[in-house]
Order: sequence, then C-alpha cells, then structure tokens
Amino acid sequence: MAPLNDEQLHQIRDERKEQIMEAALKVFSRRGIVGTKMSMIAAEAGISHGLLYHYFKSKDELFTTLVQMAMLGAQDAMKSIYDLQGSPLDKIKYLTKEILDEGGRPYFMLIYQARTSEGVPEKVKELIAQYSLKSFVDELLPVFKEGQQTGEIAAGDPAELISAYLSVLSSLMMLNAQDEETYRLPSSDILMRMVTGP
Amino acid sequence: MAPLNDEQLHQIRDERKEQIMEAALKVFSRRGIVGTKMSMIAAEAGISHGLLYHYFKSKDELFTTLVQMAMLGAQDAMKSIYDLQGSPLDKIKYLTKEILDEGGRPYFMLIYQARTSEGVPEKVKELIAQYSLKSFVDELLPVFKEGQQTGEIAAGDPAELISAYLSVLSSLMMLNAQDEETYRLPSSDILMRMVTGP
Amino acid sequence: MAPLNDEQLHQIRDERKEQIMEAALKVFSRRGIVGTKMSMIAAEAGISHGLLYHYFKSKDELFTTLVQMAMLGAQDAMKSIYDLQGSPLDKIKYLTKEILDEGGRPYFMLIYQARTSEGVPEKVKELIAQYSLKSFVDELLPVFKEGQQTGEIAAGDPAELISAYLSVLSSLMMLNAQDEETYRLPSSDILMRMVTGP
Amino acid sequence: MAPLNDEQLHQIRDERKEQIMEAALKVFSRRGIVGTKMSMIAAEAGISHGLLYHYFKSKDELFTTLVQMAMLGAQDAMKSIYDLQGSPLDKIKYLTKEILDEGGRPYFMLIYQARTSEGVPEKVKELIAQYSLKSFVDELLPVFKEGQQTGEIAAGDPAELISAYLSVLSSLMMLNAQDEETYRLPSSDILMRMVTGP
DNA sequence: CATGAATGAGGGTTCATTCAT
DNA sequence: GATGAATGAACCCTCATTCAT
Repeated sequence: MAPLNDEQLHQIRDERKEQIMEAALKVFSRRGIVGTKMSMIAAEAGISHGLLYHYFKSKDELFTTLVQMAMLGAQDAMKSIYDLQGSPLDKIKYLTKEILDEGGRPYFMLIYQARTSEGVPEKVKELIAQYSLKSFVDELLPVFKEGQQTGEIAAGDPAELISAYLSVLSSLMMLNAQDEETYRLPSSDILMRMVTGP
Repeated sequence: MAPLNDEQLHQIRDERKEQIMEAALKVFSRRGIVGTKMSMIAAEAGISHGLLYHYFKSKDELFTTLVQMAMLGAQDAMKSIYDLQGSPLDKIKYLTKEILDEGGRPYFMLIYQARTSEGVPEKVKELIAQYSLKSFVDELLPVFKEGQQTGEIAAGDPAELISAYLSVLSSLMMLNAQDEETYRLPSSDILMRMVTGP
Repeated sequence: MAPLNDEQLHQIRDERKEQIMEAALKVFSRRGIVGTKMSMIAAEAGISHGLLYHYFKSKDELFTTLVQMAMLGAQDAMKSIYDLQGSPLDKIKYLTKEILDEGGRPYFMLIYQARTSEGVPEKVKELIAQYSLKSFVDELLPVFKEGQQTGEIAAGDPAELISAYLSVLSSLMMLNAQDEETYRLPSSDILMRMVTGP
Repeated sequence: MAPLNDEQLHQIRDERKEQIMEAALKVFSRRGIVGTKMSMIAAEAGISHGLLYHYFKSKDELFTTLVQMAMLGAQDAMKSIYDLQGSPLDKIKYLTKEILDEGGRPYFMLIYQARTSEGVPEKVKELIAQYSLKSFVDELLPVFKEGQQTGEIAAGDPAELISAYLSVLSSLMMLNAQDEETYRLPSSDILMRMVTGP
C-alpha cells in the first residue's frame, strides 16, 4: 500500500507532524495503545516528548488520528484494485500482497490493534463501528462476485467469503510482525486456497 | 470457636485461588498483561485487590501461572484429538471447534497475548520458547500426515500447513473475542478449505 | 539485669501475653518500630498474627507497653546497685556489665530505639520525656559522688560524667547487637577509663 | 524562545540533584531507609515526589548514592587530620569535633543508619563491607601509635582503642541528633579520657 | 481463644501532561 | 518551535488491622 495519497497528505501540513505520525504508527502498530509510551514515540521520532504536545493534544488524539488515517488508507487500498488490469483473482492476489507487504502492514496492524484492544478512546470505537468489516466487504464484493462468475473464486456467499478472507489476512499480520522466527507467514498459496476453493 | 481445620482452610484457599485465576484469565486474555490492572481482576473476582496478594505474589506470577496452565491445556487439547474416532479431517474440525469455542478460547487468547505482548515476565518468555509453535506442530503432525495419505488433507509440507492453520486460528480468536457483532467467525468450511485444498 | 521483677510481672497475668511481649521485645529492640512487622512478632512468638490483637490493640500499643516496661526495668536496674556490697566503682562496673549483658540488653536497646527513632507513638515520646536521662542521672548521682570522694571516680561535674557514661553505654549496645564481627565491644577497661579518669 | 542551552540545563540538574541529596541526607540520616518516605524527601526538598525519579532511579539508588558519598567523606575526614599541625591528641580532638559537629554529623549518621538498619540495598551492604570499621581503624592507626609513643595516648592494643573510640563516637551522634535538650554530648574531655587513659 | 482470610490505607514508582525558559 | 524540568494521577504492592469461623 502506498503510504498515503495526496488527499490524506494535505491534512499534514507540517513535516514535523508527519514525522511524529510515522514514528507513532510504527510503535502503536506493534505495541498497541497501552503498551506504547509517549517517550517511545518521541524517541522513535528523534524529538523531545514535550514537542509531541505541540502537534497532538494527547496520546489518545494521536492514536485516534492514526486510526482514522489508517481506515481511510485501507479503504483506498481496497478501491485501488479496481484500477488494475487482470483477472479478479489477480486483483485479490495483489491486494493480499499489498496488505502483507512491509509498507502497508503498519496501517492494517494499527487497525487490528484498535479492534482487538480494550481501553481505546471512545472516538476510536466509533471509527471502528463506522468502518466496520462490512464496509470493506462491500468494497470487495464486486470483484469477488466477478471471480465467482468466471469460476476463479469459490462459490458460496461472497460476503462470508470476503469476511473470512479479511479476518484471516489481518490476523496474520500481527503474528508475522512479532516474531519472525517462530511464526511463518502461511504461504500465499495456502491462503489463496481459502478463496479459490476446490 | 475452634479455628477452621486444615481441610476447610485448604478448600477455601483452593476455591479462592480458582476464583481468582478464572477472573484473571478473563481479563488478561482480553486486555493483555499491560492493559490489565490488578484492580480489574479483583473486581472481576469480587474481592479486594489486597486479597490477590494472599494467593499470588505478584501480577507477573499470576500471569505466568495462567500461561503455564494454558500451555498445558493447549497441549492437552492437541493430544485429545487422538482419542477421537473418525477421519483425520474430523479430528481437525473438532480441534478447530474446540479452540474457537467459548470455553477454550480464553486459554488460547492468553497464549496469544503472551506471545504478542511486550512486557511479559521472563518466565513467560521461557515458556513460550519451550512450548513454541513447533511443539504444537509436532503434536499435530501425525494426524495431518495421515490425512494427506488418505487425500483428505492438501498435499505439501505438512509442517507449513499446520503452522498456517494454527496461526490463522489463534489470531482469529482475538478478532472474534472483542466484537461479536462486527466480525463473524469465518465459517468452518471456508477455514477448512485452507487445509483440505482443491 | 534480671528479666523482670515481680511487680512488673504481676501485670502480665497471661502467659500468652508474656510470650508475645518477649517476642516483640526481641524484634523491636533490633529492628525498631518501623522496621518491625507484626508478622515478625507473631512468627517469633510462634502464634498467628491475628492473635496479637487479642492481647494488644495495636502495634503502637504493644511498642508503648514494652517501652514503659523497659523504662521501669532500667530504673530498677539503677536502683539495684544500692543493694550491692562493694566500692562505688564495683557497683558501677556491675551496672555496666548488667546493661551490656545478653539478658538486660534488649530492654536498653528498646529504650535506645525509642529515643533515636522518629515516628514513635506520642505516648512513647511522653515516656521518654518523663524518664529522661536526667532521672537516670539522678538515680546514680549518690554512688558517683561517693566514688569521687573516695577518689575512685574522676573529679568534675558528676551529672555530666554520668550523662556521658550512660550515653556511651547505651549507644554501644546498638552497635554490638547488630554486627558481632565488625564491631567489637570496647573492652570494659577502656570504657571504665572514662569514669575513673587519670 | 530558544530552549535552555546545555550548560544551563546541566546547572539546573546539578543544583536540583544536590538539593535532593541534601534533603535526602537530612531525612535518611534521622529516620533510616525504612522510616523515610520518598514524600518526606520531596517535601524537605520542596519539590514533587515525581521529580525525585527524574534524578534518581529509586529510593534505594538515592540511599546508596548518599552512603557512598558519606563513606568517601568519612574517609576524607580521617585522612585530613594528617594535614594538620599539632600533636596526635590534637588531631584526634579535631576529628572528634569534626564528627560531632553540626556539619559532618549527617554523613556519619547516615553511615550508622546504613550499618544498623535492616532492609538496606545489597549495594550498601557491599559498601559497608568494603569500608568496614577496619578500614577506618587502619586510617587512624599511625596517629594513635604515634600518640602512644609520645605517651599522650593510652597504651594497649591501638586497634582496639580506635575501634572503641569510633564506636562510641558514632553511636553518640544518634542519641544527640534527636533530642538536643535531653541528651547532651558528653564533654570532649570525658570522651578523650577514653583515649588518653590515666 | 485461635486462625488466617479479607480489607484498605498508604508507600514506591511510572508516565501522560504542563509549562518555564 | 523546542526542550526537558516539573507535576500528580494512577498503578503495583505491603502490611496493620478486622472478622468470620
């Protein structure tokens, strides 16, 4: 996933702000909101912790901002597959790679963190409700349906299939991010088998 | 009145200890060790926070005890499938259900938390190393191999297949645990397709 | 110093109470009031900590009671030298030995603790004020004066001399009690030299 | 405005650190490590308790730092007498005065506390072992021996004499520190008599 | 009487947040 | 803007004290 598109970037006028957000994303996505200390973010960004508060009112606000951005980014990633050439399955493979890739992963990890952690700000809960799994499912519905028609994609309720696909995909990132040695990313083939079916 | 006799005291201790562990499992498994406050566990158990320390020396010890128990329980769950009748696939389906079930889930969630959280006690890290994914993979190897011979299970490196299967399974719990409404557990069929292959 | 005379004993009707006080004296005298936990006293007495509260309302009360008893005991020890035969210097040597002896030491140590610790109960402060050094000095004044007349004891203000003698004596117990190896009790001869003078 | 430059910050840090150490010395020396609460030190220093932890990692570290400094200071005090003019006895008198003086007393009291308290950090125990009474005795040995040759100092084992002298001296501080009115410091003359002998 | 389970005030420590410089 | 000193709420844990049995 490309880091951010122009529309998202325009709301980051400040280079410093971007620098902070990048650092915060890195730390939050790995450690979650509770496990992250503001000092960690400051250290990662190479600035003093005091400066964080010139750009973000609070830890919660910073986290919330990032989640919001990640949500938009994720949606964009979904949409972007429609700009591609190729068969539906090609598009899904592309998306899979995109999500699991080094670049896009932090955003999806952050979303995962937001979803699976208690103690996130109220605003984040609202965002999660708003950008529910359903909204992503809806985004992918056309391509999956098309794939089912061509026979590339397994038959059955496509919404359920997408839901399963996304759940598994996002879950995998977390495992992969933590402990490269113990867990291996299931080979794409195995993952795709869920989708393509027998 | 004469003080309680040993047996009675023992019983109280055991009951309380179990009560605390149950409460702690519930909270730890959802919120992780950092996100869990001793007061939460106390509240969940319906006792004062001070009493926790009559039964467990520290938060770390409590967490470690639970992880240890969960590890053993998980291993037992793996082993138990060999007592079942039925085809290899039946056994795997049973295990899947077992892990995702309301009952066993907290234990697997706790293991997940232990694996993916920063700030866990050293002892827990050792436990994780000891009961690595590999040990679980080894446990399931026979049944998967058998399934591959009968053709029920997809061909390919069985260790990789099991690893993928377990990774996905355990991470799904986390998503599922939080938010029953938004996420639905992928239907077993779809999940099984990872394993069965075309 | 004999542990306790009859008069003091009569107020300990209960064997248990005596047992507790003995244990408490042992611990308090070494560790002071802040460094002593009720559980330590209970363990030393071989009873449960709950039982302490059947005999003493609080830690403070227990400490205060002991200080009171020690004060009386100390005064008795002073008085007792007048029952002895021998020269003034003999009497003082006897008192010195008595105070530094295994038996009487805890009482004097407790007084020392009470005197040198902050955070003792108000009542103890009153006791210290009441049984000030002056009261002990007064007690010994006759024998020191007599010694000065016979030339056994150094000349000079006898009150000052006694004050110095007692201060040094009580201080020494503490050092001796802690760390047998590092500190050695100054030989009586050296100590006596303070008193006898050139 | 530009942030403080390095030198300014360094100065603030140093000043604060000194301010805290001064306050801590005052409280620790009187109340010992167990009887001292971090809030007392903070109050004495006129700062918030949180700030203490910007300058010292823990209560133990603060205590240890002070003990270390006190040990060095004590050794320096011992050594300094060799820079003085005068007879051996003059030097010892000077040292006596130095130790009992308002200024140096807290350091010696702290050492006393470290020596006689339970619950001091392991590092402090090592320091005590390292700077044992013996090391101080060794330091004073030359001047005492010289005094014995000139006849100013009493004959006998000089190590024993010094040990007695130091023990008494250090324990006197404790009594004296608390209660200026009740106890008077034994006049130097009387104290010196221990050393000079008949 | 005797026990130890149970409580909760309070102390050590961390860390989000504020603010003087 | 930028820094890091400073604050204080909140967390883990201890221990004096209470109380059911």
